Formats: sequence, C-alpha cells, structure tokens
Amino acid sequence: MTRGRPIAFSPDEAANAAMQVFWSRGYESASTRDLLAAMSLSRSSLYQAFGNKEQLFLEALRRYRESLVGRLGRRLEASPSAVDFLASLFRETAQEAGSDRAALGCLIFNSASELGQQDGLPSQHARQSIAAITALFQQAVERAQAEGDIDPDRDAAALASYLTMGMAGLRILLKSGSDTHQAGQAVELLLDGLRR
Amino acid sequence: MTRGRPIAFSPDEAANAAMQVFWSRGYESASTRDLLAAMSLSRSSLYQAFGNKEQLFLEALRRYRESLVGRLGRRLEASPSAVDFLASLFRETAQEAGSDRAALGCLIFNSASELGQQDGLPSQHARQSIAAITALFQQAVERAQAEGDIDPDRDAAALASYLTMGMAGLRILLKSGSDTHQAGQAVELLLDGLRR
DNA sequence: CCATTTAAGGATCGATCGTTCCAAAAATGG
DNA sequence: CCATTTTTGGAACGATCGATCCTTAAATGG
Repeated sequence: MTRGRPIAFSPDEAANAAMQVFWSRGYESASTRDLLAAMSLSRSSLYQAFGNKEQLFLEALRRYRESLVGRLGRRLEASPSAVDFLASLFRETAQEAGSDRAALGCLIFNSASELGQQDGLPSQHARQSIAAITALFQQAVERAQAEGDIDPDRDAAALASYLTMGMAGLRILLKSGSDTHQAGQAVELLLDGLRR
Repeated sequence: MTRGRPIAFSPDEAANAAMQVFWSRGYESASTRDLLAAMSLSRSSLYQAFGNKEQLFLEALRRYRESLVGRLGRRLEASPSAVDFLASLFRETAQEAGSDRAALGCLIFNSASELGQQDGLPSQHARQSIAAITALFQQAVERAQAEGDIDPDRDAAALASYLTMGMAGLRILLKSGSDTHQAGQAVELLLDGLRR
C-alpha cells in the first residue's frame, strides 16, 4: 500500500497553523521561517506537502473562507430570525474591540487590503472570498425580507454590499484601536440602516 | 552662508514621490530601490535627507494626512451644506470604482490595515490619522445638525464613527473590484443612515 | 585658486528572503 | 534482512532587503 517513510505531521494541523501565521502577519510579511516554526515541520516537508508559499497561502485562505462561510451559514440556518443573525454577528464583532482577536482582523479583508487588484491567484482568491461573504449576507437579507423584517421592495444585493462594506469598515475600526463603545455605536447605526 | 555643495533635488518633490510609492506598494513592500527610483535620488541622499525608511514613511504619511484633511476641511468650509459635502464625498469616491485610483485605496486605511496594533511609530501614526478623519467627519456632522439636516439629538461622535467605518469599508470594496453600481448602492444606503 | 564643506554615486555590508538540493533516517514490501 | 520508497533535516543557492561607508564631484568663503 503506502511505500516509504510516513509523514510525521498532520497536514490538516500544519495548514491551520499556516493560516494563523498569514492571519496575524499578512501574506508577504509571513516568512517561511515563521511558517515553519508555527507548523513544526522542516523546510523540505513544507515544499513537499504544499508546493510553495503562494500555494500554501491559497490553501490557508481557502480553509479560512470555507470555515467562516460554513460557520456563518450554519448559524444563519439555526437562527430563528435572519435579521437577528445579522444584528448579533455585527454586535459580537464590535464587542471584540480591544482584544487580541480584534487586532487580528479578518484574513479575507486583510488580504483584500494587502493584495488589492494585483495580478495572481492570491489577490484573485481574496476578492472571490469577499464576494462569498457578500453572497452570504444577501441570503440573510432575502430571508429577512421573507420573514417580514426587511421591506421586500428593497434591493437585497444592495443591502448585502452595504453589509460587506460595514463589516470591512468595522474590521478596520477594530484594527485601529476603536473601543467597544465607539464600535458598538457605529454598528447600531449600521443596523438601523438595515431595518430602516 | 551655505557652505558646501547644494542638494540637486527638491526635498518636497522627493517626499511626494515617496508618498506615492508607499501608497501603491504599502509600507513594508515598498523597497528602498522602489523609493530611490521614484524619488530620483541616490541612496546616500535619501538617508542623508530623510534618515531611514521608517522616518521617510512617517513623513509621507504626515503629508498625506495633512493634504487630505486640509483639502476636505477646506471643501467642507466652502460647501453651503455639510450634509451635501458628506454625500458628494462618498458618492464621488464610489464613482472611482474600477479606476486605478480606486485600486490604490487610501494610504491611511491601507496603513492601518497593514500595521494594525503593532508597536512603533508607523502603526501609531496610522491610527492617529484615522482619528483625524473621524474628527473631520464629526465636524461635518455637527455643522449638519446646526443646519437642520441631521437631528441635533443624535450623537455626532457616533455618526462620525459610522462614517469612518463606511469610508474604510468603501475603500475595501473598491480595492476588491466592486463596480460603480455596487459601490454606489452601498453608499446611498450609508447616506440614508446619516440623514435617517 | 585653493581650502573647506557638503552632496552624489555606488560598492559593500550582514541579514534575510523563497527555494532547491542532497544525504541521512525511517518506514514498507518481499 | 535487504532493496526500495519517501520523509526529514539542513546546507546552500542567488536574490534582495535596509543600511553604511568611502570616494568623487561640486559648490562656497577667503
């Protein structure tokens, strides 16, 4: 069956460790030394198992996106009210203000900001990940409209863009040291605009 | 009076050129080679005139902030309506969608996202620059309240945070390839929340 | 026109970057 | 137990990083 020496690390755990490094340091600033240390494997193993730094980042971003969208999707499904789901999501994020978690930001928005409109897969995948977040917000808005909490005549796609803009901006506020009061106030105003 | 050979470059133009490099490439990714090429001076002259890369960045960020805040402050003063100033500012920014200008983003928000809560002056100055933008928005909101366009009972500081969050998010939308339609819709919803 | 002072050019520094490569180690199948 | 296969550890690669330093060029004051 399997010939030769078996690998001594968990590819899954290694990829998650790499994700953490990219999350806290950014794509370019994360050195292979940082990655190797956090992943607890040797240089050869990294390149053998993940190709190179770019491919490792794509894998990390993919995991982050699927984890985030999956988690939020399940939470939306489990929530009795789509508008409550959105409100609690934004309020809980604002409550992170001042924490280490808040300083990290969101890997997707971090990457979109760092990579902008560059050529290449990392930038492209970051942009697609933002589109995935917007799509999830649109699902929530449409459900809230069906539930009578948002006027069905309002444009769900526009509201979704508004929410993505809000979350991206909130992440920047938190990264720039906004406190829970300031972030909370901004989020309440954002949510007022949602329910109108 | 002035002894020795005079400098052959304009420190002002050189600093502006450096600002452009940091703006398009980011703080860490901007190499001294990039900076030297754009500033059209020699290595010695850069270190002689600006100290080092960090100090040059601080100077570039200071210029950007003062230019931006100064320009917006004058535009606010010249505007007959503070709420119109805010609306046109956000609308014009959304209209940049798809352009090279939109891909650049804003040096202040870019730097805040890149540097986060790091120790050191660059991060600190980026955060202070965001505070300066919020202060300008608060001025505009307070004037709009005095002009009867915004309910004076509403919290001007909270609205200012809301606007900073909105602008930061808008910059991310534009960086991630949002088109003028999508960005425009999000901005209109943001402005609805302002005037309520 | 010479001595002095400062800028400009560029070689060079040690450190670090991402990546490759090779030999040693550790597993398997027969 | 040996041949084979694959992983592992780490040396080494060329490129680039920010920064320093020394020589040369170009200005001024006397």
